[in-house]
Amino acid sequence: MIVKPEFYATDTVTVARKLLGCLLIHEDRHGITSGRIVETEAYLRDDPACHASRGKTARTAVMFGPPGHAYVYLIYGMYHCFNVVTAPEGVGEAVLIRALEPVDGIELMEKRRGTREIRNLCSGPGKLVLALGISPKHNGVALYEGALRLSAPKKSEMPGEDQIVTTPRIGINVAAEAPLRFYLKGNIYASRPCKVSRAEAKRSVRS
DNA sequence: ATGATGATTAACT
DNA sequence: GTTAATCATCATG
Repeated sequence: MIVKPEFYATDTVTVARKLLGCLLIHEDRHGITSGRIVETEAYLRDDPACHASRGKTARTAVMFGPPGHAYVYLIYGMYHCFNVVTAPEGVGEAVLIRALEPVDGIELMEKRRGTREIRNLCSGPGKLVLALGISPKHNGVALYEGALRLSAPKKSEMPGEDQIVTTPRIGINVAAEAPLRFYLKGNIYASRPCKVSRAEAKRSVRS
C-alpha cells in the first residue's frame, strides 16, 4: 500500500522511526528498483544541521512545501541525498533516507553502482540514490502518485519499536550529539552499526 | 582492520 | 573563499 500524504504531516521524529521497514520504489525506462528502508535521520526546524533551519531559500523551498514530497540535494559536489519532506506545510523539516535493503531490480542496481556486492549497493545515502536512479529532477515530486514512491510494509514485516536503535547522526559538525538517527537492529544493510562520525573526529583534532 | 585523501559543485559568509 | 546530511581508493598497522 502506498503511504498516504497525511502520514508525513506530523512529528518528524515519529515519521523517521515509522519509515523504517517501508519500501522505496523507483520505476523508469531501465526498469524497476526498490529497497526496504533500514536507516533514517531526522532533520528538525530548530536544528542547526538542518538546511531549512535558517529560513526558506531557493534550495530549501521544498522542505517548507507539502509533506510527502522528495527533497533531493547535491552533497560534496559529487553525490545526491534523498529526503522525505515531513511536518505540516510551512514547517521546514525532513527525513534523510540513509540506507536500504535491496529488494527488486538488484541486477539493475549492480549495474548502476558498478559492484556486485549486495551489501554495498544501498548502504549509504549517496549509494542508494545511485542504485535507484534517483536524480535532482526528482526534487519536489510527490511520493504517493508518481514513478518514485513509498509503500508501507505488511503488518508481518513491520519492525517493532524494540527493533529500532537510536544513535547520533553521521557526517555532521553541528548538533552532532542529537539522537536523531534510527536503524533496524542488526541489519547488515545499514551504513554502519555505529561508529564515531568523521566530523566528530575532525572536530576533536581541531580543539 | 582502521585511517586519510581526492573528487567536484552550489550555497552561503 | 569556505563548507558540506559522501564515497571510493589508497596507505598503513
